[in-house]
Parts: sequence; C-alpha cells; structure tokens
Amino acid sequence: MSINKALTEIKRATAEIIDFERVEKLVTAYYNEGKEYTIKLGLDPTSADVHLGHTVVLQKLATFQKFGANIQLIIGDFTATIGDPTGKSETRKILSKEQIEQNAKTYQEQIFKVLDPAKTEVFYNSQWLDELGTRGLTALTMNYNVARMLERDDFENRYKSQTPISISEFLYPLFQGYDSVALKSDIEIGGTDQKFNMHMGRHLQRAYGVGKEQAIVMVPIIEGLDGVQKMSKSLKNYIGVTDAPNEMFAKIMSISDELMWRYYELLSSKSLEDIEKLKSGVSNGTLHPKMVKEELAVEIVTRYHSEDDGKSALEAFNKQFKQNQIPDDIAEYKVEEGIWICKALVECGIEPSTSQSRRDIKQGAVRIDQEKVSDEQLKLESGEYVLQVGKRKFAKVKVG
RNA sequence: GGUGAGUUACUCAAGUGGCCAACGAGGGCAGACUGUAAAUCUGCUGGCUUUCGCCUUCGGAAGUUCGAAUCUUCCACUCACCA
Repeated sequence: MSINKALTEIKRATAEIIDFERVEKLVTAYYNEGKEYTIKLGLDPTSADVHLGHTVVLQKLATFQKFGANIQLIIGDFTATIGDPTGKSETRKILSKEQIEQNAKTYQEQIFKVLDPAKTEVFYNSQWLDELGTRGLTALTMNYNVARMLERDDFENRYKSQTPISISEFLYPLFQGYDSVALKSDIEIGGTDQKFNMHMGRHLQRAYGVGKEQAIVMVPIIEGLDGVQKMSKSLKNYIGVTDAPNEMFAKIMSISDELMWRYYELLSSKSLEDIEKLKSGVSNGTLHPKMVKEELAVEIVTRYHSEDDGKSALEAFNKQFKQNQIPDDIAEYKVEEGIWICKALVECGIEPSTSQSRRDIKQGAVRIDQEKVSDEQLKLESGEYVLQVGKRKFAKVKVG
C-alpha cells in the first residue's frame, strides 16, 4: 500500500488532526526506513459498560498499527482517583481501587478483540505519577496558570455559574499531559472532548524538553441508533460490545441506511475503497442496501463474539423476520388453566400491564401461534402456545 | 438576608374550582406500507379478572369545599432580581 493510501486511511472519519505534518513524517519514515513510532491512548477506567461508541478510537488505532505504530495504552488508575472533569457539570465521584481494577480488566478484554497485542504496551499511570512527589507535582503545576485553565469551556461555565471546581480537577489535564512526557509519545489519540487534555500533552512535552511535540488525532463521537443523539447508555440508543449476538445483530439492522454508512466509516475494518464499492453498488441498484447492512452486522458480531455467532445471528434474523418464523430460543413460562389472555401476557413478561395488553389486542398486535387475537376476553385452555406481541416479543406458555 | 416567579406523566409543556387520567410536542409502543430500515399515514401511550365501571396520580403535609392539578396555610427544592 502506498504512503498516500495509508494517510488517507488514517484521516478517514477523524474529526480533527493537529500537526498532521508530523503524522505524515512518521508514516513516511516507517515506509522508507522501517522506523516505528508510538501512539498513546489514555483510558479512564471509571465505567465498565463499553459500547460501540468507545470502540471508534480502537478502530483508528488498529489502522495505525498497520502503518507502523506501537500503541501505548494507559490505564489511568491514578487519574481515575481524581475524576476527569470533561463534560461534567459537577465534581465527579471517586471510585474505589477495586472498581477501577475490575473496570480496567474488562476494558482490556474488549480492546484486544480489536488490537494486536504484540504491538500494544499497557501502562498504569500511577507508575510514574506516584513517584512524582510533592516537589515534582509543584514543578508540574508551574507549567500552567489558572487563567488558561479556565479557558476550558466546562471550567469556565462552572466558574461563571459558581459551581464548585476542585483543585484536583485542575490537576487532571496536567497529569494526563504528563503521561505524554513520561512515555515520549509521538501521537495522542482521543475523542473530540479530549482536545484540551491532549493539547496539554503537547505543551508539557515542550516544557519538559522531551524533544518532540505529539500530534493529536481526534475521533468523532458516534451517533446512537436513532441517528441523531450521541451513543450513550443513558439514552438507551447504544450497542454494547457485550450484547448477545442476536441482539447486537438486530440493533445494527435497525439503523437507517444513511447511518449505516457512518457506522461503516467509523467501525468497519473494510478499506475506504471497499466501502466506496458498496456505496456505488447500492446507488446503481446492483446491491441491495439490506445485504450491505447485513454484511456490517455480521462483521461487528464476529468481532465481538465469533464467526459462528455472526453466521447464526444472520440466520436467526432472517428466519424470524424475513420468513416470519418464530425464533428458537424463546423463554418458557407456566401458567394456570383458564387464564385471561391479558394476564398471561403480563406473566410472561412481554407486556407491562393488563391495560397495555388490552390496547395491543385492540390494535391487532397480539398473536397466539401466529393467529391474531381479536377477543380481549379470551381465556387460555390447557396446552402449549407461543404468544407474540408485535414483531419482536415472544414467549412460550404451558397452560395447565 | 429581602422580594418575585416556579415545581404537572419518560422529557418539554398547557391547564388557575366541576366538561381532568389531565391540551399539545418530542420520545416510545403498535398497525399499514417495506428490506423488522428510513420516510410517510393511522391508532395508542396511569393502573385494575373485565373498562360508557372502579382506584391512584399534577413537589410534600394539612385545610376550605358537595367537588381541588386549580383556593388557603406550613414545609422542601429550583430560578430571577435586589442586598
């Protein structure tokens, strides 16, 4: 692959790159002299729920690995005890050491599904931050001043609205920046929300005479399933990397075609050229968009589960929806004979209340063994049935 | 510390004595159409072993009234202006 193609892949789907020239030089040196370089990613192990939004940066790192980068993965065990103020409107709660360790472990498990461990080194930043000492800490703080610290939007807003800012939060960007000094990183990567902190790394590398200033690669925040708001757990529009294969598959299939291309760009391991081919195939009608989406879904499920899971998720999906068949793995429940249909639906957990059941029956959303239920007074005779609400909620019941 | 405005369902937001389980919007769910996509159209969106009925809800508590989300008092919280 040519240097130009490599650089195009690197630039793909990035939000912003600061000092791109430097990246160019590093990649060129790798191609001409086989010289490798380092790229740093700091992880804040404060939460264990990893979703696809967090993996965008990992895809980018996987790309860099192909083009001569060694990854410096920093588990921010020290900084996690402070709490990153980014995007926060109040001082963050501090986690226990055990929680941090547990989260760090979960992260690494997920990360090595995407990254090559041979080209990845894991560090804990307490390693050098613990040794800094009061003297070292003081020296570090002398490299920045309060006025510039307050330039940060979230600090500025909090200061103006008189929301407390802890001194320790001022230290966070300094510590993160110091990681770059300790590791002499060539590039730092992170989300756009990390801009300030990553700039600090550049600033401190110069202040400490490291002899280089890291380039900064920022990846965008991915949109959630709705295609509008950012992917987040609280908005319930996320795909978790630990989601069950079939669920993960179905979630990806439910995104809009437009959003699909965005996901391709940000999450797929396919090259830009291959994606272009798919796009033109769809626009000239030779490829069905649903097939293209399936391909993406299989890729993602395979990545976080296995090839077999990817295949079987595809089969299960088509079986259920294309051919309108009932899925194999549905939960079974036992209920009493003569039970009212509405009550049975609630007991199987596919309806929240009998009132809701009534409404759904009225709308023709409820089926027993594929047959639409029209009588909301129906009582179930003994036997075995498959209850269904809408297209995706199923339950098997044994009556009697 | 003083004064004023506010607190309504998942969210925003109307309602200022009975027609209120509470307008509207978003979201969500379901139906039609499809590729379980999007867009569009339609319906629903507190609960109840039974629904032109009953029960619980409009920050919390107490009261006025035949009747309160709406009026009164106290409490809690949020915001604005003044000091």
